[in-house]
Amino acid sequence: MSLPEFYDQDALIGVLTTQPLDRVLDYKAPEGGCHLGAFVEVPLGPRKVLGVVWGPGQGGYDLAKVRSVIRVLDVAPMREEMRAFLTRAAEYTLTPMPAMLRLATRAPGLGDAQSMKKVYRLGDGTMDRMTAARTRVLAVLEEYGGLSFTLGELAEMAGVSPSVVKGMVAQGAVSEQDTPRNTPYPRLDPTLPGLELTDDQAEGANQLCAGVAGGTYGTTLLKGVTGSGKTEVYLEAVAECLTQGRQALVLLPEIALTAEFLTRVEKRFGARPAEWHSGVTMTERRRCWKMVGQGGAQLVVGARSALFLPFRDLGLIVVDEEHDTSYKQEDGVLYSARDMAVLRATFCAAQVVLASATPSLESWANAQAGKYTRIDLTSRVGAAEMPQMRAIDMRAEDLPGNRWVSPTLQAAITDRIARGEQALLFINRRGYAPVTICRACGHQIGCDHCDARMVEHRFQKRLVCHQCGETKPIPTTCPSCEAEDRLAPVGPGVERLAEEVQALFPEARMAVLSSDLFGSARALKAQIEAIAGGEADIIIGTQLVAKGHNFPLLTLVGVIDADLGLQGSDLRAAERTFQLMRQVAGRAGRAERKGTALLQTFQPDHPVIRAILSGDEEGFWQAEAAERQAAGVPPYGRMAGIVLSSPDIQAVFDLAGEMARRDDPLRAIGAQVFGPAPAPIARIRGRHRVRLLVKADKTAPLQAALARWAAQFKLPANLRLQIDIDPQSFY
DNA sequence: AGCACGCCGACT
DNA sequence: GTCGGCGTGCTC
Repeated sequence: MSLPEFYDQDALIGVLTTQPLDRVLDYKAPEGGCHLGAFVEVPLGPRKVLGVVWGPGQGGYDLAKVRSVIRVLDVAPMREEMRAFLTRAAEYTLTPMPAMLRLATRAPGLGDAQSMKKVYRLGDGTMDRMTAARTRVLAVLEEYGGLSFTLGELAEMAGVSPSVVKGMVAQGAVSEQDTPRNTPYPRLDPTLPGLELTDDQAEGANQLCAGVAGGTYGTTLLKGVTGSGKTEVYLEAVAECLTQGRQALVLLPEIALTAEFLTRVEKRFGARPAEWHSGVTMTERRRCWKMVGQGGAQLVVGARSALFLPFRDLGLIVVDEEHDTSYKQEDGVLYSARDMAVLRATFCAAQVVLASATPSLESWANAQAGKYTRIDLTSRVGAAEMPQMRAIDMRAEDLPGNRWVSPTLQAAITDRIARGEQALLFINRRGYAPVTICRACGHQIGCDHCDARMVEHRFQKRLVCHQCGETKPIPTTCPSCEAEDRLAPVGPGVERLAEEVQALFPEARMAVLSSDLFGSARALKAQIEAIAGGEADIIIGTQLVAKGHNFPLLTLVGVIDADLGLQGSDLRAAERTFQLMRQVAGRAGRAERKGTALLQTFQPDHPVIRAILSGDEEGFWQAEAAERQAAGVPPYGRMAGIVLSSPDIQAVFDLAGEMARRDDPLRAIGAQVFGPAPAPIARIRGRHRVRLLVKADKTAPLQAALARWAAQFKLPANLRLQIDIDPQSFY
């Protein structure tokens, strides 16, 4: 392997900065020169900013104005493959390069000199006299051999005050040393034995390992029903990757899942891996970023942004729950972590494992087309089987208004409680009631800044806007007609369902799991563990419960409103509902007991509901794929969403109209523009939003055409234009 | 992104 | 007469 290109002092070089200037700026190489890819600090106007040496200078800028790089930062230079990845990702998502670089440098204090901390270990001096406290300190140090501790750690473990340790340092019995604060993560041992694998699992694991051992790019869709042990299978691939001496990355869709996963990794490999997500402290983030670059971290477990860490030799990326919609979201940059994982892997000869019980149609289609390998884990571990699924036809149930638990479902719950088993009721709506309406005038309370209705959260005693987070107290008079005490909650939320269930089963122990009811991931984890241990009879939850938590005593899942996701004309509505219902249903009967899933629906004959009940996944996908193919929509066609937003409603509609008319660059590639139409939420935080939709052939050069098209228009001040390639939802 | 420069309304 | 509103433009 050759060293990256070197630029001598004062050579003209191009530096990409994190400032939103859409081009590389020329600088003079610093004293001592610098390598291509070096992280540098450069002067920009009155400020100093972070940048990366991106290549030779362009020239063409007044040489007298070219300034020198201030210094080269003490971090591993950005590798060629990382630069290529960022460039391609920027092209694909139509993101300016500086924004891409910001994603890749999301660690605080990158430029800081290596900070030091004091650590304590066994010294060789002797002490004037022994005390009980001193004996305990020595015992701890001896027990852990050569390991060293911080002052606080050592004092706590020995049960002494820090001054005892300090006293021992003074006499040389304990030695005090400075050590870099960013220390490597403990080594993971891939040779430790994993869990016993079933034949099914072992075969899948072998296939994945063979791919990893090959040392080339490849993507595998690992499809396994809930409870089939997907995690154990891909951990074997991680083990193989570590054995090869390469790094691995496991992406999880939700922070709440990491704690449980880290424990699993620790059991499997004997130590905890590096962790990267928004809940990690600044110091830990910096450590992770630096260690990943130096090879001091073998495995990273994290959120989607971990894809932009400076891995030295990434050999495997696992995207767990790959169908999860939270992989596609705005971190300022709109990207799909699933697609970016595949892209990154192509640049570093890594394997990608997309794991899911209910894959996205995109991944299913890629496997069908032979682009991905597909591994199916068909049997559940132990005696567990997929739950029996039945519809409860709500048209035939005699249910009064403001009640949501049908008599049939109620009877089933009674039955489980009598047997000492657990029941889970799923409702995909946070809060108490989604709508608050005035019985006098029909007014619905909306958010002042968004075109969205405010959701009553009785637990917080406030109305909350789920778009912008704005809250206000629950009023007693109607803001429209000023009638007193005529406001009424309409429709169910998780809190209201809990109220109903408590009334129906006053003796039962009930647990409510909703993301907004927990202050921290730790509190949530504790609650989940308590439930798994049997400390609840009835669990009531939102989307949160669909995601991978394991409740051994659970044998009944009741879906309160299976029709909810089917409304609206969203292209992926059917797919989403299908995935969510199967995920939720998969929570039942994971251990030795047989599970049942009951779906309350007003449309038991809807094709999606029927597909869920029959369990004919391939049939569902084939039908869904055929429909998408006929309509020329993803994954068989390409789409882009364009959202214009501004506080000035006239300005957005004017520009959107003009953009729809002047569509020559798009027509040139055979693409069509739809709209403008008000965006699904026409106003958010006081900004009016208008949406255009562009649809093109699968093979059309969409990004280039969009760029040419958008460049034709001058944006008025305060108007933002956002292009979303492969949007996940559109109405 | 910042931060300057620059052209029009209410103040000592 | 000036202080300051934030609209437009520049940063190697």
